[in-house]
Amino acid sequence: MLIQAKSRAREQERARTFTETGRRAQIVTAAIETIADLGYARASFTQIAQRAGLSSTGLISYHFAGKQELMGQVVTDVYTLISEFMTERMRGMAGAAQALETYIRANVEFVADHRTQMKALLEIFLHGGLTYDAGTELVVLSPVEEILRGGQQAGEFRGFDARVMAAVIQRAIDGVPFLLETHPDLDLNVYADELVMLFTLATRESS
Amino acid sequence: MLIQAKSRAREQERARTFTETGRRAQIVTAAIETIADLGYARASFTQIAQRAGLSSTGLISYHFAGKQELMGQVVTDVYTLISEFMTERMRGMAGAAQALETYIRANVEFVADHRTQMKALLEIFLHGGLTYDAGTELVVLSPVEEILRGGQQAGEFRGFDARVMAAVIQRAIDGVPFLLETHPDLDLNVYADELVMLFTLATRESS
Amino acid sequence: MLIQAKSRAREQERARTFTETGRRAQIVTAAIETIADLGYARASFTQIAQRAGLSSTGLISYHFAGKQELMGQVVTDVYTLISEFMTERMRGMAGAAQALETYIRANVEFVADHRTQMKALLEIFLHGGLTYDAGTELVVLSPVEEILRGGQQAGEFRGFDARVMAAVIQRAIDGVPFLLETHPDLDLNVYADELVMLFTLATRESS
Amino acid sequence: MLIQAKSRAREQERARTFTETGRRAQIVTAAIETIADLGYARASFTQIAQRAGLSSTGLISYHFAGKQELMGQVVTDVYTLISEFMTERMRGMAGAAQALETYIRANVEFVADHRTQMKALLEIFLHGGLTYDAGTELVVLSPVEEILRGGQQAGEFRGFDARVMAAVIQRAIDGVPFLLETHPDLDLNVYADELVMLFTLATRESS
DNA sequence: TATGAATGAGCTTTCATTCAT
DNA sequence: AATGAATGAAAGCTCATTCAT
Repeated sequence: MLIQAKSRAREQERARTFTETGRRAQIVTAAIETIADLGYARASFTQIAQRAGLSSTGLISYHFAGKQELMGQVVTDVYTLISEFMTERMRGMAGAAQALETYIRANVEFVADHRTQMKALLEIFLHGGLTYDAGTELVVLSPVEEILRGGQQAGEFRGFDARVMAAVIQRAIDGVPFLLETHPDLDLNVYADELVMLFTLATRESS
Repeated sequence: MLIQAKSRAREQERARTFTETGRRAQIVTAAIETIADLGYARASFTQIAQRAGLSSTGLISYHFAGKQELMGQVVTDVYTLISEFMTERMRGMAGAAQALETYIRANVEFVADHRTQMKALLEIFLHGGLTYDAGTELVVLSPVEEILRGGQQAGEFRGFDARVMAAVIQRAIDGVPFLLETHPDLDLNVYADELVMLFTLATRESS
Repeated sequence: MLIQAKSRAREQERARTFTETGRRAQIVTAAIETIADLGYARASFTQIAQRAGLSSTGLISYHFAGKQELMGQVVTDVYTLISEFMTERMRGMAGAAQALETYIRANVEFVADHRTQMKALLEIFLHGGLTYDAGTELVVLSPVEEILRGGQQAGEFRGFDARVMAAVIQRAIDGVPFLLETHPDLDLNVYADELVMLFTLATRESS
Repeated sequence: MLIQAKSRAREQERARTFTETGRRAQIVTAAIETIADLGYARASFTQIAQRAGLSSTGLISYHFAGKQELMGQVVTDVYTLISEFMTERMRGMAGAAQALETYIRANVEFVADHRTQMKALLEIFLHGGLTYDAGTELVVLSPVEEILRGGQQAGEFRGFDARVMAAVIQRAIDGVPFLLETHPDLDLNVYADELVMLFTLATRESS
């Protein structure tokens, strides 16, 4: 169940003013940086306000119903970003194998280019600060399973469990930030190449 | 550098009493459950003490130099558990393919049977509360990379990047708790079967 | 090195609000009374907050970066008070003997009239909670040594060790609160007269 | 009023065994060092026990009724030490001027040679942890006033207020540790010489 | 729309003391 | 005579949130 929303933004389904939208975006951005930098636990309103150049933590409470709503907005924003990027890249894909390769390469690229956002997302996801609604999306959003099923129906892919395969692929991609932390020298093109080969071999219908 | 340990247990490299060992174990167990339940951030000494049935948080401070030492002990204990289990299961493995299959099945089984511990471990790992020493192990401990390299040298496996493949395999295994959270009905034997097939296809030398 | 100041008041070299200045003063006053009453060790934030009529110790932490900053402010405030008082009294002194007499009488008067502040100052000074900067002043502030050297150069005073003589004079003055504690009936005019005579005899050039 | 004494040592006016006496002395010594080193506030039973090589703070509680009794014993022990030293040095003094000089020199020497003890004494004295009984001694113990009165009656000294003069002399002596802290190079023979000259001039009957 | 002030609950940690053995 | 274990109060400090202006 959703918590009682008390923020200005949700009082009445009000339309948001231009200023308000800007402030919210500014706060969300600061929140992402703060969480990525200090971790969820130390990302207090004080820290976020400081990074955003706000004079008071009260301003955050003014624009968001609570810490939960702020974190939810962070998740939503990052998801939107990923979605738009991936939608663009996946446009006009024909075959399943090609789609899968494109998906992997694009997603690895995104994760590598948005480490701050991904770190923040992960921190929030793992700290349970999410309402059920927000949490669900994380799982649902992955369209890789659809690609896999499509490939199986088209006879391109073998008869694996699509849910399991999708999970493995997604985790391989989401692991990039961790890999980069321990191996900062890692060439991501190489990494993407390896993944493509790995999952091509793992999914293709053996002749 | 390691932090200064001030707990009764480490004042002087003292030997631990039977009682003390018991209490420490009890506290560590309660800590694991609490972290798994509430997340790292909300796993306060108060919560842990309550769950352990202790009269005061002071007792935790009495037995551990600080929150950091307690968390370190949680990590150590869980690692020991995994190590012993895996060592036992990996005994007498001959071929690389067989070793890999055994590794995957055993590790999935362990993770599935110790979800509480794995959740706690993950929470701690991701909250950066670890000393360097403890953190290192987390990376080092995975012997799957060795298996892979062995298989390549023996000509059993193809010429993939062993580091990347190892990371993907390990993340596929460590993802079990997350999968179980969203799909509690998942049959883990099926999951293990799928992984074995997936990585067999992905690693074998194509004839 | 100065400690990192984290209080609202020092976040960024901010200008202080009227309200904030007032609250800080109120807290400093309460701190002085509490320290004088209970001693440094028992002058906890809880005690100080109670005496100041504050709702929570959090308010002290809100206005001061920590106990150290609060104590430093107490020292600063009392020093300012002394300085202004003494500067006023020492204005237009000509001869060294006259200056010394005036210094002694004025300082005794001040110490007697500000026993609470002096007690607090002493407690803080002796508990080593001072930053180097604040601590230095304590030593530097005594201008009595200058008076003595001036008198020696002018031929008014004999050739004693000015540093030693200054220390003895200052300690004679600072001892007033202790004397008053054991001898509450002590007439401070008499005390000042005695000191003046004592140090006149001790410093004058014997003819 | 004295607090209820619960220590083994006071249960019944019992005679102390040899072992007990030794343990108490050992604890008192450790307490003195600890207080001098860390200050009263940080001189916890834990610290004292550690320095004394005791296995448990309980042992301190076992031998002393409480922290107050321990501190009282510290004061008593140091006082005894001073008394014995000064009594020895003051033996066979004839004239008041000679007695005063001897007193000053001996006391400065003692203070300089027992800085640890003097620091501890001061810390305790200023932290108000003393029962009235113990505190009184601190003031009473100074026999310098007697010397001064004797000198006045004998016509050796002028008609100053003996109480005031005694206080000034005593504070000049007790200030040695502070002086040494800021001026570690200070030659204490010079300091004693200066004091003797100073107070000779200040006390002698002017012809 | 934004700000500074305030609140009170919560945090980890240290402490003197008690007690069974 | 001594020990290790336990206790609970108190400490300084941070937090998200509320509120008057």
